[in-house]
Amino acid sequence: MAKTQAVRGMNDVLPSETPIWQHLEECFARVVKSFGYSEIRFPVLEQTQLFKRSIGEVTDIVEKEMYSFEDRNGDNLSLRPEGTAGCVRAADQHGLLYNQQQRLWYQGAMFRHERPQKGRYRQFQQFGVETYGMAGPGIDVELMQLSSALWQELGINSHVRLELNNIGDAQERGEYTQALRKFFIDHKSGLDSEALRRLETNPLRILDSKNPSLQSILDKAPLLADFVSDKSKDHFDELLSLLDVAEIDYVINPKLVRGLDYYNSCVFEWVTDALGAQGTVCGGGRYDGLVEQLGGKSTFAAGFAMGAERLVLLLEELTNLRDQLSKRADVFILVRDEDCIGAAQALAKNLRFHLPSRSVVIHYGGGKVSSQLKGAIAAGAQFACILESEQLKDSSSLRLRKLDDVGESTDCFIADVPDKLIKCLL
RNA sequence: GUGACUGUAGCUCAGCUGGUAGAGCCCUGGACUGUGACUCCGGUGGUCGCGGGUUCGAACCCCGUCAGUCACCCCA
Repeated sequence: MAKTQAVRGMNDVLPSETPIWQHLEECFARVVKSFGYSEIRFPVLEQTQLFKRSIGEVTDIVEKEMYSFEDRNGDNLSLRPEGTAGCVRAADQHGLLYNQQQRLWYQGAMFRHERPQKGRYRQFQQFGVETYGMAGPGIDVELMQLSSALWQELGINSHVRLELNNIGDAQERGEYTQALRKFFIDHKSGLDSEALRRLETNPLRILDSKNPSLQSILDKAPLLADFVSDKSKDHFDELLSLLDVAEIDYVINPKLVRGLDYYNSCVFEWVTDALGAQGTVCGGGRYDGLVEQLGGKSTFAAGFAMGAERLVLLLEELTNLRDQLSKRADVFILVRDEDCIGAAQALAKNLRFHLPSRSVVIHYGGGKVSSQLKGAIAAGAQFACILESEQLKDSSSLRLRKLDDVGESTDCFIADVPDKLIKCLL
């Protein structure tokens, strides 16, 4: 019988990769704490209706990417395809949004049934940040500063760039979409099949076309900027000047349109060229209408989410963190004779007590001392304690070997080992 | 969801026009001294992704299926 394998698009994170994940999680937690954000946790499963109402009925995500099913009660549930909807639901349900400001963060698995590719999986981890109750562009910029601080912390700031756009509110975008549709219908003869398809589904996307023969038409198309209200424009202009003060570089990308309906005003993405087609590492923006749309009180809101897998890929590609973090042991205890195991365990206990931040590993399973030494070096240990039955009985001592290029070794009373190692390792 | 390419030992890969499998690394034993990185010799390990078909005979050809990669699409 064939071995069972992981479900398509779900991937395992192996021990060689988990240190990078832990590093990423620690950095994120540190940055978010330094900005005064609080963690919120909410379920992986929600009513399907929640996602339909927030993300939008006709978006790709709800139309063809959700893991939806009926549970035993006949309720239609879905695995969350993103975090914002669940966060709003949880925060509003518990009164966190009533006449107050909130700065929240979360971390967790999201699910989308897409064709898997590197940097795009059906289960993927997101780190997200959501803020509520703040109207001005200051909070938008804070989100960008926060993400920027994380890139700094991770050492990838020179490999990502900030792109942003002002997409107006839902009504303005609706008017623009209508005008755009009308424009393209008038120029239907010049469109290719892909553009004709998008004319029905999402006319905004025609602007993205890479077909050079469409360029002359596209150049004449109406501009979103002309449909955006003055209020929205002022917000955006103010935001740009704050970004300048904050010394964060950005590119305005007029084609940047996010795939979720709830966004309005300023949206942004951090993108990289190092990951091929999956270049978006972080995306977000304002969604002032969503809380009310989901039955709450009208509340200003802005947030972003970043894809952990993509960040891990970036870190693996651009840094040598993997090697730096690969150490599994500081002290390795080798046993030449099986009857030394009790003494080895007693020594390990003592060392762990005296060196609580260090890792102490005992070799089990016998084998030559030379191959045990190899294992100790492979684990990154700096010291090996070699226990030998005879020496142990005769003098309560062991051989302490330094695992550097020189490899000098000395005899040492067991009772003195902690002191010696404390001197070297603390 | 569409298209292209790939799938052989734990890992990286050979395997010519079909004749039932190989290398390097890793692991392990020995030369070697009871204690590491070099050298040499030996050993473990594969129903060639899975299922059909063609053939006297399939890792190789055909069909299906699963998975991965890349692009489209979409997004984190």
